[in-house]
Formats: sequence, structure tokens, C-alpha cells
Amino acid sequence: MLPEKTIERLSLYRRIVENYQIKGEKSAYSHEIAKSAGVTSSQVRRDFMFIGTNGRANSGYDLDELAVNIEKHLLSDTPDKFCLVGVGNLGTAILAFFHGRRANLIIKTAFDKDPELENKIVHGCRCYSIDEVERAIKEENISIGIIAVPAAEAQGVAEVLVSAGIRGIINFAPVHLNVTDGIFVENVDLTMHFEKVAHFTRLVEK
Amino acid sequence: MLPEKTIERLSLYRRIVENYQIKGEKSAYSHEIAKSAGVTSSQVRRDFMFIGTNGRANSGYDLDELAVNIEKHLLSDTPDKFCLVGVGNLGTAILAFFHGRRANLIIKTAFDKDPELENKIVHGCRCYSIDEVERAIKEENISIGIIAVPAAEAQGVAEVLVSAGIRGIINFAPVHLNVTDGIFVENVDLTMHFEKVAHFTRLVEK
DNA sequence: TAGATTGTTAATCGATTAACAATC
DNA sequence: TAGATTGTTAATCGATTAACAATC
Repeated sequence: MLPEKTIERLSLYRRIVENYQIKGEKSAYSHEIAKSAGVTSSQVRRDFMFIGTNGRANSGYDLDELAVNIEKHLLSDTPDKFCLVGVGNLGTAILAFFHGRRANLIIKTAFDKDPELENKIVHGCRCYSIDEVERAIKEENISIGIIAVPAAEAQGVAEVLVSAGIRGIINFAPVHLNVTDGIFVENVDLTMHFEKVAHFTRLVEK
Repeated sequence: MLPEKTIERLSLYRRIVENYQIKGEKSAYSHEIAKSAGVTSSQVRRDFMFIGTNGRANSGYDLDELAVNIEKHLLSDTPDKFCLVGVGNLGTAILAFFHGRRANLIIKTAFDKDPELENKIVHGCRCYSIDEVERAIKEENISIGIIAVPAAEAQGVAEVLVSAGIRGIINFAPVHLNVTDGIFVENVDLTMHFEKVAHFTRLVEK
């Protein structure tokens, strides 16, 4: 099992490799990729060692081989199915952002408590009542839930998702979720990021 | 200067403290806060030590004092001014998310290359042509830029912002930005988060 | 007092980087 | 060959946690 940080970098390397390929390049040196990724070349070489890609001294790493190995470690052969809970401003933006963007990253089902939205299709995604979570997740074999509801409702939504059989959660609500072991939770706390950048920008200015 | 991780936790503690206060509590133990934050109580005590808040054995930490000290270390007295570049789906959602949410987190100015948007007000934020970045940033004393443009344009936008005098950047484009030292860059890579949760959810399922 | 919690240090843990022989 | 890059280990660095005397 690769460390979380390595997986995060693989996601970045993958896009860097794609860009080199688009430019028609066949290979790249660790220090070139390192500069694009904002990490050290030692880091890049170590990461590539982990995923089993060998370079050659003075020739660098074969981009096709890199692309294949990164995909193998990062992504699944079969698409990952996501559902979204909370079709507000943020939820809608998430749907728009991912609609058609990645073949193996599909958000096909959304839930909201607003009855107006029921059966509407938002950016390619059909909306259901929150009461249908259990049925839809089982029927459509969804493994990951996206939580984009207000903070106060997030824990309740997480519990509903988990009891419906979800195994992974992306939580956009600015609260820590208490879920049972074995559920992977990834937090994306926008307010925190904004406060963090505000804080460090002020320090830099001094 | 507090470490980045500590600042991230302060943002979370702050909301936890607010919730306790809303419930009418006057004090809280480190292990209670730790549970809400998803960290250890050692961590909480150490963080509180850093910000200079002392608790009392068997009484815990005074919430009012905590709130004051967290604010003091995390936030500024004067509001931080942000501008947004890229008023697409994601940019619009960011505006909606922060509109009126936090007193010292203000996005008042946005830029887009679409002339249709010029002078329109989106969620309380006025849109300008991208050519006006320099003028607006200096005139309105904006210190932080939010980049919500496609990956291919992000580096160029970053350079324009930096030369206009910005000191901090939140980058939503899935690329590493090369900027001069002294500019704080916070990356929020949604695709990476989605790939990461997909990856680890599959591992958990095995 | 007895029991629980705090403040703080030292130990642990894990991730990153420096270094260099091997290789091209 | 000379010079540059890779593969990999050991050293470094930094953050987290365990531990426990002091305190309430």
C-alpha cells in the first residue's frame, strides 16, 4: 500500500506525463518532472521506484511506461461510481466540474431534500429524494459518497451513506466525520484553505 | 511561525469551540475537542500550548479564552481581500459559498475573459475584464488571488497576479505553479482528491 | 484524598532528502 | 572517456504520540 502523499503525487505526475506526451516527447528526466511537480528529483525517483518504473541513466524515464504504471497504481480498470448528497451551489459546481471530464470518475446520482429537484438532471446527473439513498446506492453499485451539505447535516448524511453500504466519502462540510473503521474519508475544507492562505500571506508580507 | 498543520487544525478547533459555545458550554476538555476534531488529546493540548491558552486540570479549557486566542493566531483584525480569476462553474460556486459567510473573508472582485460578464455582479462580486487585474488589485488593495481557470491558463494567470502585487494564491487548477519566493501558494486539486478517495476506497474493499 | 486532566519532555514514527556507486 | 542521470541506502528532518510529574 502506497502512502497517501505518494498517491497525491501520482495524480500530479500523471497529468505532467500527459502534457509531455501531448508535446510529442518520448521520455523525461526526473529533474524535469520534479520541476513541473514542485518536488525534488530524489522524490520523483523514489516514487517511480515504488511504482516499478525504471529509468535509464542519461535517457530518463519512458513516458509511455510511466503513464501505464501510474494508471495501474492510481486508478481502477472499472469506473468508480460516486453519488452526491447536497445539490446546492457547491454540489452543482462539482457536478459541472466532473461532467464528462474523466472516464473513470462518474457522478451519476445525486440526492437532495428539495422536492423541486426530484428527477431533474443536473449536468448529466439525476437527482433523487434523500429517502432513496439506500435503494439507489445498492441498485447502482455506488461505492463513494460526496457530502456537500451544510456542516450541521454532514454527520447524519455520513451515517445514512455508510449504512447504505458506501465505503468511501469525500466530505466538503467543514466538520470532522465520525464513521466506523474501514470507511475512507477525504476532507476538502474550503474555508480552512482560505483561512490558511490568508494567514500565511500576512506572515509573508511582514 | 506556527506549522501549516497547526494552522489547519486551528481552523477546525475554531468551529468546534463555536459549536460548544452555541450549546451554552463554558469550558471543554482536551479529549472532548480531540474527538470532535479527529485528533489525539496530546495534539490538542500541544496546539493550545502553542497559542498560549492554558487549561486547568479537571476543569479543561475556557472556551471564551480559546476563541480569542485561536482568532488571534489564525485571523487578521482587518479583513483579507481576495479576487477571483475565472468565473466559470467552479468560480461561481466559490463566490456563492463565501458570499456573506465570513466577515473577514471577502471576495469583492472577479476577472474573466468573457466580455458578457463584464460589470455583472455574481453573488455580490463585480466582474471585470482580465485586462483590469493590475488596476483593480492596486486600487482595492487585494492581497490574495483565487485561480479557477483551466489548467493550461493557470501559470499565465499566476504571473499576471504576482506582477500586479498579489502575495498569496489559492490555486484550483490541477497544475503546480512556478512563482517567485515570497508568494504563498495553496493548491486545492479537486481531481486529485477524487482520485485519492477512489484509490483508497478500492484498497479498503479488498 | 482519590481520580482525572493538564503541561511538557522525550521517544517514536514516518516522510523527505542527501549522497554516491552504478550506469548509460 | 567524461559528464550526467539513475537506483537505493543512510541520514536528516519534522511532526505526532506516549508518558508522567504537577495540578486541580
